[in-house]
Amino acid sequence: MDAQCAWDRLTRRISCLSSANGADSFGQGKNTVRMSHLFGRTLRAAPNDVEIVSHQLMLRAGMIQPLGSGLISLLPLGWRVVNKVEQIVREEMNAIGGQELLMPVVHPADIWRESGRYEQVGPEMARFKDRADRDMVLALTHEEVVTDLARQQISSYRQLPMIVYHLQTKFRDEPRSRGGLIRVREFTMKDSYSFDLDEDGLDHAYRLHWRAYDRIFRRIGLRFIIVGADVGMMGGTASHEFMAFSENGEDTILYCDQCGYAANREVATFQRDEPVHEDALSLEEIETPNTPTIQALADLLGIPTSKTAKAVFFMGSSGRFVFAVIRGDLDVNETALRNATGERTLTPATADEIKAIGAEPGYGSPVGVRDAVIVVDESVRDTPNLVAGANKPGYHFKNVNLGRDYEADIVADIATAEEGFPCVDCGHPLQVTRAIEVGNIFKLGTRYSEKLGADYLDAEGQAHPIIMGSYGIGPARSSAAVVEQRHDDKGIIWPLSIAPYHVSLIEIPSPHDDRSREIAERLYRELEEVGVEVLYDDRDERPGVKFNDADLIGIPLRVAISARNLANDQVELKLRTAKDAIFAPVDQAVAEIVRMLAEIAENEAHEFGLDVETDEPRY
RNA sequence: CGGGGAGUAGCGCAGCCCGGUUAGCGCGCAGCGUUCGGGACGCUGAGGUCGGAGGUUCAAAUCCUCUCUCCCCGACCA
Repeated sequence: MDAQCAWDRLTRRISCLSSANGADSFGQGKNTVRMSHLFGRTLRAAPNDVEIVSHQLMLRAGMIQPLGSGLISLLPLGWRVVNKVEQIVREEMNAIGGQELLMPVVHPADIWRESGRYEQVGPEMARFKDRADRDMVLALTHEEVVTDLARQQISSYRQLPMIVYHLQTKFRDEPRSRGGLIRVREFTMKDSYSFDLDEDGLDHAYRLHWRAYDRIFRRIGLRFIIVGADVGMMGGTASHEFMAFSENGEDTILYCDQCGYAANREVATFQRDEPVHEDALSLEEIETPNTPTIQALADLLGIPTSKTAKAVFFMGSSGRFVFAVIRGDLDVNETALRNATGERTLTPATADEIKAIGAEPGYGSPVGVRDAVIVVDESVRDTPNLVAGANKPGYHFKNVNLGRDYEADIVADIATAEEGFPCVDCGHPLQVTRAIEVGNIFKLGTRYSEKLGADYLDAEGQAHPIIMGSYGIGPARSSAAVVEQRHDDKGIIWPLSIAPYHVSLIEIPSPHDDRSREIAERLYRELEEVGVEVLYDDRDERPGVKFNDADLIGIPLRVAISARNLANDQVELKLRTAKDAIFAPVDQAVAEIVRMLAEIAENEAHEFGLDVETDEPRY
């Protein structure tokens, strides 16, 4: 073993013995594989009931295999993709000073009791007892454990700031998993945590993550948008989500292409109408048969829906009845309502519950109800003389006015933003799109450090809770999002950066002529030597089968060796994205392949915007 | 949890309504032969507790009851 080889082994680059260790008899090279021995077969058709494109294609390409609902095995091809995403994540996390570690998946319940989430979190957390009858849980996330680590490891302001991260399994018993890798119950997440002295430090760590995430998602070829988001069960003061555009996404995003405003629909706001100035008219009960809906009411009276008030009823998790009132042309945003009331969850009230507070389904208004938290949207505050229910079937009140006819417990912005509504920042009409959440960043503050007692001592010897942030990425989900965005009718179109292999080497067999096989074998070894990742289709299949599989799997560069081209001493090279192939002399094939790969990488860097500065975080 | 759909060979499906030979078809798989640049062809063959349990019946993939699982929509969800 020469010095270079020894150094390579030390730096874990390669095993210097690989060609002699018999791996090839299993079809596996250093960074290559023979399709004849590839674990995972391609399917001509996906199961009928699989509907999401990424799910179909990854199934057909032999990248994944389902085990149960929301439980999916990654086969070698799929795992290589996800692993590459994870490596990119590692690189970018290390680049912002993140230190990788690993925390357990199984946690003692006590640590979750300390944060208060053992009781707070519902059935999505898997709970069990160990043999000593101790309560245990499977990790939904790792704030508790990392905070426990911090209280042991961090004691002085001199140690801060710090960022740690890991790639670890999470289990969330989702009420409903769906869509292949997009929504599963068990998955690996990269989660990182920042520890800082103060808000400024947290802000810095937050911005670092913002930029790192921006780079990560660009590098894997995603088209995405960064949006303001709800802090949800995490608690904390700010949150953004990285959303990959996809019709199959589960989130709805509103954005402004004029000024760049973007937000998850849950928290999106818009420019509210100017208050209407009008003298309050006297309250009047009118008969309005068969008008349980706002539309029916407006039609009957010949008025716009914006002159009506809509009542929406919920039961809060605290047991309070939440009575939301909004102008008839708008809809209540449940997340906003939840945040306004401080309720953890809201569920639609039943007819009995509605009647119990003195209201009437279909004809409800806050006038005369009792034992309810009245939440009034700004639109209702700012619009006098609305038509609202009379709390008896078939009757409404005209000229209902806040403050005169009823009082509000809370006045807030609880309206849902819709496509076309004026942007809150610039007034331009908002656009709407569906998206997949591939990453999120949270400013946690002291939510966990206070509960668990993770303090540091400042220069004066005073103890302060550590200021924390929490940041997640789902590598497998991100891979599926890439497939959603990059495919055609033939299959997946991976970017080179995360393709399972760089090159699909196809040998086209000829009867009575072993030359194509010989050349292909030689090229295979030479490419392996220079470090090109090759998926070598050495199967005894017809050309069409091989071409179709290569397209389906989505390898960026296809190299075909056939008697036909060898007659001219040529091999055929074709980009997955190109319509036509080009040809190169056999003896220059390796050099040409390497050159083309470099060119693909360069084009991708340009296409993905890696050669331009990342936008400044704006929030 | 609510609504809908589906479990029959590795994959895709038919058969079930109207019970009755040895449960079929295509793809895939194994062997042989012919083919050989965009999912070839012939012959031979292997492969199935018809998701599970119970019931009705002389007889159940098929009818009844219960149950499990998966998929889709909704509720839910960092």
